[in-house]
Amino acid sequence: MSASEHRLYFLLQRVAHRLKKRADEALKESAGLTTAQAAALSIIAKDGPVTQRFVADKLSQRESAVMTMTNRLLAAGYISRKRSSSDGRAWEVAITQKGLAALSDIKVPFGEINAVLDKNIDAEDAERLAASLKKILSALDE
Amino acid sequence: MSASEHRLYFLLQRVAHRLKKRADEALKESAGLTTAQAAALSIIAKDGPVTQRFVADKLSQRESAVMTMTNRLLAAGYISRKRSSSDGRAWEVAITQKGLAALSDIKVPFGEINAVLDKNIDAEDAERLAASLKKILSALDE
DNA sequence: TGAATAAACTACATATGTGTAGTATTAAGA
DNA sequence: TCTTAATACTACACATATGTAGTTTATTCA
Repeated sequence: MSASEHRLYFLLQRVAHRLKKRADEALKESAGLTTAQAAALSIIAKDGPVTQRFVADKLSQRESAVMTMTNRLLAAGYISRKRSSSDGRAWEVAITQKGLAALSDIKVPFGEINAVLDKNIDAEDAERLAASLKKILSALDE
Repeated sequence: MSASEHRLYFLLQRVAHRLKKRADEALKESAGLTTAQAAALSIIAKDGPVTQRFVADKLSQRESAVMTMTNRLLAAGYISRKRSSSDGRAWEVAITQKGLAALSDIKVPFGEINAVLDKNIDAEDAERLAASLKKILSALDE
């Protein structure tokens, strides 16, 4: 019923919040990245030189949010930025060696998060959980 | 394995982010509350006059975050605040009539979120999802 | 082609959170 | 009882997001 879904929504938000907090805590010690920066940087690393618009779409965020983030990543030396040759409006952001190193550094601390998840949900439940989440995600795309 | 849980973490964050965005959008039109304000207000409504510390614990947030929030809720007239008679350091925050009305107003727009969840995961999967999330949550409490 | 529209980014106000440092009050122990 | 430690809150600096408005460049179509 309604109340149950209500609770499911808040439950999901709470878990997301707690996990993010734990992950940020783990990252702060080992790497020079926050989880938000890691998310953006991962996309830039994976999909090569991309526009800020592309990153915004992948993260379901506004361009203004991505601009703030890329400015920070740029200042930290994790990415480079140059004007797109094909589109004078757009930037092309790409990961740097330092960015790659930072991304590599998050693997170990993220292991702590993995351990928490691994220990508490078995592979089959993890699959089901992921499937449910993906369904919700695609429903939100419409 | 590691990569899978890595993805599960980011998947969960994405779903939480998207759902929050949708919920805030729905709330903005009908009620005068954001989802964050609704979460805090719900706790204050449910557990009667409570300290800010209590709210912070329930939300797994810092006192400073709760202070900012209660200041806003207070300014909007959704809560009242007075010094605790038993503890001179603490405030006691309580919901007002206006706050109760606002909480009541979120029920309808939240129905939209419920509909999205209902349509995409059946009752059994919802139970399993909730169970997995609760397991993760209690694991994070240690 | 030229005007209207769309797209990519920038700038700014605001909400919401962390984290650290400081203040006032309470509680605890020698 | 008196010092010390803990607790509840406040104040700030900063990260991260939304949302709106404005600028520049591309695209579309009459």
